Amino acid sequence: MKNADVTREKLLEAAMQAFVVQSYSTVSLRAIARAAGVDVALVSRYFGGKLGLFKAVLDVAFDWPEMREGENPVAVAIAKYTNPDATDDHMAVIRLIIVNSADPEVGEMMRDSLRRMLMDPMLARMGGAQAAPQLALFVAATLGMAMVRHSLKLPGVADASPQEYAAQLRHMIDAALGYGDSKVGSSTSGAAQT
Amino acid sequence: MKNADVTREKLLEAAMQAFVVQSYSTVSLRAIARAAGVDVALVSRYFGGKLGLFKAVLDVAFDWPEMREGENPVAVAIAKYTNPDATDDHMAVIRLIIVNSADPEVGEMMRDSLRRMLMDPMLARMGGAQAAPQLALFVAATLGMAMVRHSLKLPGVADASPQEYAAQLRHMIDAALGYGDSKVGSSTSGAAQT
DNA sequence: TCCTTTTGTCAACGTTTGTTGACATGAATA
DNA sequence: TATTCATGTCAACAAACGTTGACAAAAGGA
Repeated sequence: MKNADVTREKLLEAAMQAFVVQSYSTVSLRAIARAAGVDVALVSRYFGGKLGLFKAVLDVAFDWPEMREGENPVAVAIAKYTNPDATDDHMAVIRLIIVNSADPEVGEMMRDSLRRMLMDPMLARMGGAQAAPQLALFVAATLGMAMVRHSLKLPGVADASPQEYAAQLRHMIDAALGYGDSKVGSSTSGAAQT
Repeated sequence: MKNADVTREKLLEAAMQAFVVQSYSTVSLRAIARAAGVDVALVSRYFGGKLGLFKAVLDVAFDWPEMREGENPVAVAIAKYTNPDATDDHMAVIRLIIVNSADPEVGEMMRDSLRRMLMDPMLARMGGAQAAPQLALFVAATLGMAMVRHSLKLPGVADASPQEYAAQLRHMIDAALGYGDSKVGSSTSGAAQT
Protein backbone atom coordinates (compact mmCIF):
# COMPACT_ATOMS: atom_id res chain seq x y z
CA MET A 1 0.00 0.00 0.00
CA LYS A 2 1.27 3.42 -0.90
CA ASN A 3 -0.23 6.45 0.67
CA ALA A 4 1.61 9.71 1.05
CA ASP A 5 -0.76 11.08 3.67
CA VAL A 6 -0.21 8.09 5.91
CA THR A 7 3.54 8.45 5.54
CA ARG A 8 3.38 12.13 6.36
CA GLU A 9 1.33 11.39 9.43
CA LYS A 10 3.66 8.65 10.61
CA LEU A 11 6.63 10.98 10.27
CA LEU A 12 4.85 13.80 12.03
CA GLU A 13 3.89 11.58 14.95
CA ALA A 14 7.36 10.10 15.32
CA ALA A 15 8.83 13.60 15.15
CA MET A 16 6.45 14.86 17.82
CA GLN A 17 7.39 12.04 20.16
CA ALA A 18 11.09 12.64 19.51
CA PHE A 19 11.18 16.43 19.85
CA VAL A 20 9.35 16.19 23.15
CA VAL A 21 12.12 14.09 24.67
CA GLN A 22 15.25 15.42 23.02
CA SER A 23 16.05 18.78 21.50
CA TYR A 24 15.95 19.43 17.78
CA SER A 25 19.71 19.38 17.33
CA THR A 26 20.24 16.16 19.24
CA VAL A 27 17.56 14.15 17.46
CA SER A 28 18.69 12.61 14.19
CA LEU A 29 16.45 12.47 11.18
CA ARG A 30 17.41 8.86 10.72
CA ALA A 31 16.15 8.00 14.19
CA ILE A 32 12.81 9.64 13.52
CA ALA A 33 12.46 7.89 10.19
CA ARG A 34 13.34 4.57 11.79
CA ALA A 35 10.69 5.06 14.48
CA ALA A 36 8.16 5.91 11.80
CA GLY A 37 9.16 2.92 9.71
CA VAL A 38 9.90 5.16 6.77
CA ASP A 39 12.90 6.08 4.66
CA VAL A 40 14.90 9.16 5.68
CA ALA A 41 14.78 10.73 2.26
CA LEU A 42 11.02 11.11 2.49
CA VAL A 43 11.42 13.79 5.14
CA SER A 44 12.99 16.10 2.61
CA ARG A 45 10.32 15.25 0.09
CA TYR A 46 7.31 15.84 2.31
CA PHE A 47 8.53 18.49 4.73
CA GLY A 48 11.36 20.10 2.84
CA GLY A 49 13.94 19.01 5.38
CA LYS A 50 14.50 18.71 9.10
CA LEU A 51 13.51 22.28 9.86
CA GLY A 52 10.25 21.91 7.97
CA LEU A 53 9.41 18.81 9.96
CA PHE A 54 10.01 20.65 13.22
CA LYS A 55 7.87 23.57 12.12
CA ALA A 56 5.07 21.15 11.28
CA VAL A 57 5.31 19.70 14.78
CA LEU A 58 5.19 23.20 16.22
CA ASP A 59 2.10 24.07 14.23
CA VAL A 60 0.29 21.07 15.62
CA ALA A 61 1.39 21.50 19.22
CA PHE A 62 0.81 25.24 19.45
CA ASP A 63 -2.57 25.22 17.80
CA TRP A 64 -5.12 25.10 20.60
CA PRO A 65 -8.67 24.71 19.31
CA GLU A 66 -9.94 25.98 22.65
CA MET A 67 -8.25 29.27 21.83
CA ARG A 68 -10.61 30.03 18.99
CA GLU A 69 -13.76 29.59 21.00
CA GLY A 70 -15.13 31.91 23.58
CA GLU A 71 -13.52 30.39 26.64
CA ASN A 72 -10.81 32.04 28.62
CA PRO A 73 -7.51 30.48 27.48
CA VAL A 74 -5.93 30.81 30.87
CA ALA A 75 -8.79 28.87 32.45
CA VAL A 76 -8.40 26.30 29.68
CA ALA A 77 -4.69 26.00 30.37
CA ILE A 78 -5.29 25.58 34.08
CA ALA A 79 -7.89 22.90 33.51
CA LYS A 80 -5.55 21.20 31.09
CA TYR A 81 -2.52 21.00 33.32
CA THR A 82 -4.20 20.37 36.63
CA ASN A 83 -6.23 17.55 35.15
CA PRO A 84 -5.15 14.35 36.91
CA ASP A 85 -5.94 12.37 33.77
CA ALA A 86 -3.75 14.48 31.52
CA THR A 87 -2.39 12.52 28.58
CA ASP A 88 1.05 12.80 27.02
CA ASP A 89 -0.63 14.75 24.31
CA HIS A 90 -1.63 17.42 26.78
CA MET A 91 1.94 17.80 27.93
CA ALA A 92 3.32 18.22 24.42
CA VAL A 93 3.57 22.01 24.43
CA ILE A 94 5.20 22.15 27.83
CA ARG A 95 7.76 19.50 27.10
CA LEU A 96 8.50 20.99 23.69
CA ILE A 97 9.31 24.29 25.35
CA ILE A 98 11.39 22.82 28.14
CA VAL A 99 13.44 20.64 25.85
CA ASN A 100 13.92 22.96 22.87
CA SER A 101 14.07 26.45 24.36
CA ALA A 102 17.86 26.36 24.55
CA ASP A 103 18.42 24.77 21.19
CA PRO A 104 20.83 26.78 19.04
CA GLU A 105 18.96 26.13 15.80
CA VAL A 106 15.27 26.38 16.67
CA GLY A 107 15.20 27.87 20.16
CA GLU A 108 14.47 31.44 19.19
CA MET A 109 11.93 30.47 16.58
CA MET A 110 10.05 28.30 19.05
CA ARG A 111 10.03 30.98 21.72
CA ASP A 112 8.62 33.42 19.20
CA SER A 113 5.90 30.97 18.22
CA LEU A 114 5.03 30.49 21.87
CA ARG A 115 4.66 34.19 22.45
CA ARG A 116 2.70 34.81 19.28
CA MET A 117 0.39 31.79 19.28
CA LEU A 118 -0.31 31.33 22.97
CA MET A 119 0.98 34.06 25.26
CA ASP A 120 -0.26 37.11 23.37
CA PRO A 121 -3.83 35.82 22.92
CA MET A 122 -3.95 34.88 26.59
CA LEU A 123 -2.64 38.23 27.67
CA ALA A 124 -5.17 40.03 25.51
CA ARG A 125 -8.04 38.40 27.38
CA MET A 126 -6.65 38.95 30.84
CA GLY A 127 -7.60 42.01 32.78
CA GLY A 128 -5.89 43.96 35.51
CA ALA A 129 -2.72 45.97 35.72
CA GLN A 130 -0.68 42.94 36.78
CA ALA A 131 -1.79 40.72 33.91
CA ALA A 132 1.64 40.42 32.30
CA PRO A 133 3.58 39.32 35.41
CA GLN A 134 0.71 37.11 36.54
CA LEU A 135 0.68 35.26 33.22
CA ALA A 136 4.46 34.97 33.23
CA LEU A 137 4.43 33.59 36.75
CA PHE A 138 1.73 31.15 35.69
CA VAL A 139 3.99 29.89 32.92
CA ALA A 140 6.91 29.69 35.32
CA ALA A 141 4.88 27.57 37.72
CA THR A 142 3.61 25.25 35.00
CA LEU A 143 7.02 24.76 33.38
CA GLY A 144 8.88 24.48 36.67
CA MET A 145 6.52 21.90 38.07
CA ALA A 146 6.60 19.83 34.89
CA MET A 147 10.38 19.93 34.93
CA VAL A 148 10.61 18.85 38.55
CA ARG A 149 8.12 16.04 38.06
CA HIS A 150 9.01 14.60 34.67
CA SER A 151 12.63 15.53 34.10
CA LEU A 152 14.42 16.02 37.41
CA LYS A 153 12.16 13.54 39.15
CA LEU A 154 12.57 15.10 42.58
CA PRO A 155 10.98 13.18 45.47
CA GLY A 156 7.84 14.77 46.83
CA VAL A 157 6.58 15.68 43.38
CA ALA A 158 7.79 12.95 41.04
CA ASP A 159 6.37 10.25 43.28
CA ALA A 160 3.12 12.08 43.94
CA SER A 161 -0.17 10.68 42.70
CA PRO A 162 -1.86 12.52 39.84
CA GLN A 163 -4.29 14.02 42.35
CA GLU A 164 -1.52 15.12 44.68
CA TYR A 165 0.42 16.61 41.80
CA ALA A 166 -2.65 18.48 40.59
CA ALA A 167 -3.01 19.99 44.06
CA GLN A 168 0.64 21.02 44.13
CA LEU A 169 0.46 22.59 40.70
CA ARG A 170 -2.78 24.37 41.57
CA HIS A 171 -1.13 25.73 44.70
CA MET A 172 1.67 27.30 42.66
CA ILE A 173 -0.69 28.58 39.97
CA ASP A 174 -2.83 30.21 42.64
CA ALA A 175 0.23 32.02 43.91
CA ALA A 176 1.16 33.10 40.40
CA LEU A 177 -2.26 34.51 39.56
CA GLY A 178 -2.45 36.20 42.92
CA TYR A 179 0.74 38.15 42.44
CA GLY A 180 0.37 41.87 42.96
CA ASP A 181 -3.17 41.65 44.24
CA SER A 182 -3.97 43.32 47.50
CA LYS A 183 -6.01 40.32 48.53
CA VAL A 184 -4.20 37.33 49.98
CA GLY A 185 -4.97 33.73 49.10
CA SER A 186 -6.95 34.05 45.88
CA SER A 187 -8.60 30.94 44.50
CA THR A 188 -7.75 29.32 41.19
CA SER A 189 -10.87 30.42 39.38
CA GLY A 190 -10.82 33.84 40.92
CA ALA A 191 -8.27 35.40 38.64
CA ALA A 192 -8.76 33.11 35.69
CA GLN A 193 -12.39 33.43 34.69
CA THR A 194 -13.63 36.16 32.43
CA MET B 1 54.63 31.23 27.94
CA LYS B 2 53.60 27.70 28.71
CA ASN B 3 51.54 26.89 31.72
CA ALA B 4 49.29 23.88 31.93
CA ASP B 5 47.28 25.20 34.86
CA VAL B 6 46.42 28.37 33.01
CA THR B 7 45.36 26.37 29.98
CA ARG B 8 43.22 24.09 32.09
CA GLU B 9 41.57 27.09 33.70
CA LYS B 10 40.93 28.80 30.39
CA LEU B 11 39.30 25.65 29.04
CA LEU B 12 37.23 25.18 32.16
CA GLU B 13 35.96 28.74 32.06
CA ALA B 14 35.11 28.61 28.37
CA ALA B 15 33.35 25.30 28.91
CA MET B 16 31.34 26.70 31.81
CA GLN B 17 30.18 29.65 29.72
CA ALA B 18 29.29 27.34 26.85
CA PHE B 19 27.41 24.64 28.75
CA VAL B 20 25.30 27.28 30.45
CA VAL B 21 23.96 28.50 27.12
CA GLN B 22 23.81 25.38 25.01
CA SER B 23 23.46 21.74 25.93
CA TYR B 24 26.38 19.35 26.07
CA SER B 25 25.58 17.62 22.80
CA THR B 26 25.10 20.82 20.82
CA VAL B 27 28.33 22.51 21.92
CA SER B 28 31.37 21.51 19.93
CA LEU B 29 34.75 21.04 21.53
CA ARG B 30 36.28 23.12 18.78
CA ALA B 31 34.04 26.05 19.68
CA ILE B 32 35.05 25.82 23.34
CA ALA B 33 38.72 25.56 22.45
CA ARG B 34 38.43 28.53 20.12
CA ALA B 35 36.80 30.62 22.85
CA ALA B 36 39.56 29.63 25.23
CA GLY B 37 42.25 30.37 22.67
CA VAL B 38 43.58 26.86 22.96
CA ASP B 39 44.02 23.86 20.71
CA VAL B 40 41.23 21.27 20.68
CA ALA B 41 43.54 18.37 21.32
CA LEU B 42 44.42 19.72 24.74
CA VAL B 43 40.93 18.92 26.00
CA SER B 44 41.63 15.24 25.66
CA ARG B 45 45.02 15.67 27.31
CA TYR B 46 43.86 17.62 30.35
CA PHE B 47 40.33 16.38 30.87
CA GLY B 48 40.36 13.01 29.14
CA GLY B 49 37.79 14.10 26.57
CA LYS B 50 34.56 16.03 26.24
CA LEU B 51 32.78 14.12 28.99
CA GLY B 52 35.61 14.76 31.44
CA LEU B 53 35.45 18.46 30.70
CA PHE B 54 31.73 18.51 31.39
CA LYS B 55 32.17 16.63 34.64
CA ALA B 56 34.80 19.15 35.71
CA VAL B 57 32.32 21.95 35.04
CA LEU B 58 29.71 20.11 37.06
CA ASP B 59 32.07 19.68 40.00
CA VAL B 60 32.70 23.40 40.10
CA ALA B 61 29.10 24.49 39.68
CA PHE B 62 27.57 22.01 42.10
CA ASP B 63 30.08 22.57 44.86
CA TRP B 64 28.59 25.12 47.21
CA PRO B 65 31.01 26.18 49.93
CA GLU B 66 28.07 27.46 51.94
CA MET B 67 26.85 23.90 52.12
CA ARG B 68 29.75 22.80 54.30
CA GLU B 69 29.24 25.47 56.91
CA GLY B 70 26.55 25.62 59.49
CA GLU B 71 24.03 27.68 57.59
CA ASN B 72 20.77 26.34 56.28
CA PRO B 73 21.31 25.58 52.59
CA VAL B 74 17.75 26.45 51.68
CA ALA B 75 18.15 29.87 53.22
CA VAL B 76 21.42 30.24 51.35
CA ALA B 77 19.75 29.30 48.08
CA ILE B 78 16.97 31.77 48.68
CA ALA B 79 19.40 34.57 49.47
CA LYS B 80 21.38 33.65 46.39
CA TYR B 81 18.58 33.71 43.89
CA THR B 82 16.56 36.57 45.26
CA ASN B 83 19.63 38.78 45.41
CA PRO B 84 19.08 41.65 42.96
CA ASP B 85 22.83 41.85 42.37
CA ALA B 86 23.16 38.19 41.41
CA THR B 87 26.03 37.61 39.01
CA ASP B 88 26.12 35.17 36.10
CA ASP B 89 28.20 32.99 38.35
CA HIS B 90 25.31 32.67 40.77
CA MET B 91 23.02 31.52 38.01
CA ALA B 92 25.39 28.83 36.75
CA VAL B 93 23.73 25.89 38.50
CA ILE B 94 20.25 26.88 37.45
CA ARG B 95 21.12 27.44 33.84
CA LEU B 96 23.18 24.26 33.71
CA ILE B 97 20.15 22.31 34.85
CA ILE B 98 17.69 24.02 32.55
CA VAL B 99 19.86 23.65 29.49
CA ASN B 100 21.29 20.16 30.04
CA SER B 101 18.55 18.24 31.83
CA ALA B 102 17.17 16.86 28.57
CA ASP B 103 20.52 16.10 27.00
CA PRO B 104 20.72 12.49 25.81
CA GLU B 105 24.37 12.06 26.82
CA VAL B 106 24.73 13.82 30.16
CA GLY B 107 21.17 14.54 31.28
CA GLU B 108 20.79 11.66 33.65
CA MET B 109 24.26 12.06 35.12
CA MET B 110 23.64 15.74 35.79
CA ARG B 111 20.27 15.11 37.40
CA ASP B 112 21.89 12.54 39.67
CA SER B 113 24.61 14.99 40.65
CA LEU B 114 21.98 17.59 41.43
CA ARG B 115 20.10 15.25 43.70
CA ARG B 116 23.19 13.96 45.45
CA MET B 117 25.19 17.16 45.86
CA LEU B 118 22.45 19.70 46.51
CA MET B 119 18.97 18.30 47.02
CA ASP B 120 19.74 15.54 49.48
CA PRO B 121 21.82 17.73 51.83
CA MET B 122 19.12 20.38 51.76
CA LEU B 123 16.40 17.87 52.44
CA ALA B 124 18.34 16.43 55.35
CA ARG B 125 18.34 19.79 57.09
CA MET B 126 14.72 20.62 56.48
CA GLY B 127 12.12 19.71 59.05
CA GLY B 128 8.45 18.98 58.80
CA ALA B 129 6.39 16.28 57.18
CA GLN B 130 6.06 18.25 53.94
CA ALA B 131 9.80 18.89 53.51
CA ALA B 132 10.15 16.88 50.29
CA PRO B 133 7.33 18.51 48.32
CA GLN B 134 8.21 21.94 49.71
CA LEU B 135 11.79 21.61 48.52
CA ALA B 136 10.67 20.30 45.14
CA LEU B 137 8.23 23.17 44.75
CA PHE B 138 11.01 25.55 45.70
CA VAL B 139 13.16 24.16 42.90
CA ALA B 140 10.24 24.36 40.50
CA ALA B 141 9.72 28.02 41.34
CA THR B 142 13.39 28.88 40.99
CA LEU B 143 13.86 27.02 37.71
CA GLY B 144 10.57 28.17 36.25
CA MET B 145 11.20 31.80 37.03
CA ALA B 146 14.73 31.69 35.63
CA MET B 147 13.42 30.10 32.48
CA VAL B 148 10.70 32.68 32.01
CA ARG B 149 13.07 35.56 32.64
CA HIS B 150 16.26 34.53 30.86
CA SER B 151 15.19 32.06 28.22
CA LEU B 152 11.57 32.66 27.20
CA LYS B 153 11.83 36.37 27.98
CA LEU B 154 8.15 36.79 28.70
CA PRO B 155 7.00 40.36 29.30
CA GLY B 156 6.22 41.15 32.91
CA VAL B 157 9.19 39.20 34.17
CA ALA B 158 11.91 39.56 31.56
CA ASP B 159 11.57 43.34 31.55
CA ALA B 160 11.30 43.62 35.32
CA SER B 161 14.02 45.36 37.30
CA PRO B 162 16.27 43.18 39.47
CA GLN B 163 14.30 44.34 42.51
CA GLU B 164 10.96 43.59 40.91
CA TYR B 165 12.16 40.19 39.80
CA ALA B 166 13.45 39.42 43.27
CA ALA B 167 10.00 40.22 44.64
CA GLN B 168 8.32 37.99 42.07
CA LEU B 169 10.67 35.10 42.76
CA ARG B 170 10.26 35.52 46.50
CA HIS B 171 6.51 35.46 46.04
CA MET B 172 6.68 32.08 44.33
CA ILE B 173 9.21 30.68 46.78
CA ASP B 174 6.98 31.71 49.66
CA ALA B 175 4.16 29.77 48.10
CA ALA B 176 6.40 26.75 47.57
CA LEU B 177 7.67 26.66 51.14
CA GLY B 178 4.18 27.20 52.47
CA TYR B 179 2.74 24.17 50.70
CA GLY B 180 0.88 21.81 52.99
CA ASP B 181 1.07 24.10 56.00
CA SER B 182 -2.15 24.90 57.78
CA LYS B 183 -1.14 28.54 57.99
CA VAL B 184 -1.72 30.77 55.00
CA GLY B 185 0.73 33.35 53.73
CA SER B 186 3.99 32.30 55.30
CA SER B 187 6.95 34.65 55.05
CA THR B 188 10.17 33.83 53.22
CA SER B 189 12.28 33.39 56.31
CA GLY B 190 9.56 31.60 58.17
CA ALA B 191 10.02 28.20 56.62
CA ALA B 192 13.64 28.58 55.64
CA GLN B 193 15.52 29.33 58.83
CA THR B 194 16.70 26.65 61.18
C1' DT C 1 -3.15 -2.54 -21.85
C1' DC C 2 -0.15 1.46 -22.20
C1' DC C 3 1.32 5.72 -20.38
C1' DT C 4 1.92 9.12 -16.83
C1' DT C 5 2.29 10.50 -12.21
C1' DT C 6 2.96 9.55 -7.57
C1' DT C 7 5.43 7.21 -4.02
C1' DG C 8 9.25 4.56 -2.12
C1' DT C 9 14.30 2.82 -2.20
C1' DC C 10 19.06 3.26 -2.33
C1' DA C 11 23.70 5.05 -2.65
C1' DA C 12 26.53 8.82 -2.52
C1' DC C 13 27.94 13.65 -1.43
C1' DG C 14 30.11 17.12 1.54
C1' DT C 15 30.39 18.62 6.55
C1' DT C 16 31.18 18.34 11.10
C1' DT C 17 32.07 15.76 15.17
C1' DG C 18 35.47 13.75 19.06
C1' DT C 19 39.67 11.53 19.36
C1' DT C 20 44.39 10.07 18.47
C1' DG C 21 49.34 9.96 17.43
C1' DA C 22 53.35 12.05 15.49
C1' DC C 23 56.00 15.95 15.75
C1' DA C 24 57.74 20.66 17.32
C1' DT C 25 58.69 23.86 20.96
C1' DG C 26 59.04 25.61 25.32
C1' DA C 27 60.90 25.30 30.19
C1' DA C 28 63.55 22.96 33.76
C1' DT C 29 67.44 20.23 35.49
C1' DA C 30 72.13 18.59 35.64
C1' DT D 1 75.49 23.99 27.44
C1' DA D 2 73.21 19.63 26.84
C1' DT D 3 69.45 16.63 28.09
C1' DT D 4 64.89 15.60 29.59
C1' DC D 5 60.25 16.24 30.41
C1' DA D 6 56.15 19.02 29.96
C1' DT D 7 53.41 21.47 26.85
C1' DG D 8 51.55 22.96 22.44
C1' DT D 9 50.65 22.21 17.22
C1' DC D 10 49.04 19.89 13.43
C1' DA D 11 47.08 16.44 10.38
C1' DA D 12 44.39 12.58 9.95
C1' DC D 13 40.90 9.12 11.41
C1' DA D 14 36.24 6.89 11.52
C1' DA D 15 31.59 7.91 12.48
C1' DA D 16 27.34 10.37 12.04
C1' DC D 17 24.81 14.05 10.18
C1' DG D 18 21.23 16.30 6.54
C1' DT D 19 20.53 16.43 1.81
C1' DT D 20 20.32 15.17 -3.04
C1' DG D 21 19.59 12.70 -7.37
C1' DA D 22 19.01 8.55 -9.94
C1' DC D 23 16.27 4.67 -10.24
C1' DA D 24 12.36 1.12 -9.08
C1' DA D 25 7.76 0.14 -7.98
C1' DA D 26 3.06 1.08 -7.42
C1' DA D 27 -1.24 3.57 -8.69
C1' DG D 28 -4.48 5.98 -11.66
C1' DG D 29 -6.31 7.54 -16.14
C1' DA D 30 -6.81 6.97 -21.17
